[in-house]
Amino acid sequence: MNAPLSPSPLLDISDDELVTISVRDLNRQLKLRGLSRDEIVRMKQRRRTLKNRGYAASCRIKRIEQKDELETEKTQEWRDMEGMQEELNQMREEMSGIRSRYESLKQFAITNNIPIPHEFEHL
Amino acid sequence: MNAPLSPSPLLDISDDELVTISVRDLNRQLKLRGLSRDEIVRMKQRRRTLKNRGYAASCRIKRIEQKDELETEKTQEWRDMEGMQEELNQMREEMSGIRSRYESLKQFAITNNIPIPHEFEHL
DNA sequence: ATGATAAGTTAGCAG
DNA sequence: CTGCTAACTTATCAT
Repeated sequence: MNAPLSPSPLLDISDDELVTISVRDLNRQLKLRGLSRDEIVRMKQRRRTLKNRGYAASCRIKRIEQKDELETEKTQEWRDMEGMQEELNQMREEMSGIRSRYESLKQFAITNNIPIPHEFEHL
Repeated sequence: MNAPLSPSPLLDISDDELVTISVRDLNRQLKLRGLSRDEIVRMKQRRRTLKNRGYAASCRIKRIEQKDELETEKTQEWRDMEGMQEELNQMREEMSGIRSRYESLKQFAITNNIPIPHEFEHL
């Protein structure tokens, strides 16, 4: 007549084991050792709680990742904008350079009394 | 000899009142009616829990607002980038227009055998 | 049953 | 003590 090794068999299963074991195996074990209806319910509930703990953790992690993602995108967009701004400034300079050359060329014509077609006169 | 209106006086205070009342007033009330040490501790704890419930709510709201803020900023930056992109495209067109006019003007000179200073020759 | 998420509770840090 | 926040628990909803 073996006395049970623990007062309430299976109550000493670790959280990690309990949350990992399959439902099928858990039921097998519960039936195998004679647990009362009440003990079974409590064990199932413990398992559910442990599962929920994991879900909550995933949920938190997900939230943090999404926030990081947003911040990263924001930073990237900020960089992109800086690049564009620079490009715009460069182009503005280039533009004013070309304009002044064009004007100089026209001025050269005027100074030297060289008639040019009208379509070249404005800008 | 008035029997107390409730078995444990002050245990019927509403959550809203308890969380609103000042510590000073709460202590006054606790002392005024003769609550046991244990009842006082439990009442204080209930107050703390109610406060915490509020803090938790604020915390969640804050988190959501910050996320919304990030998303709004991202959207705004996206709009700004679109504007800049458009500006860049416009400028590119304008640039190519001016370049071609400049080239035409030079071509006109060449066609008509008008000598122009060298500095106008390359773009 | 499983997974996700909002709301509430608890633990612990900071002021 | 007050306020905040991470982790945990509980209640619900969807699959």
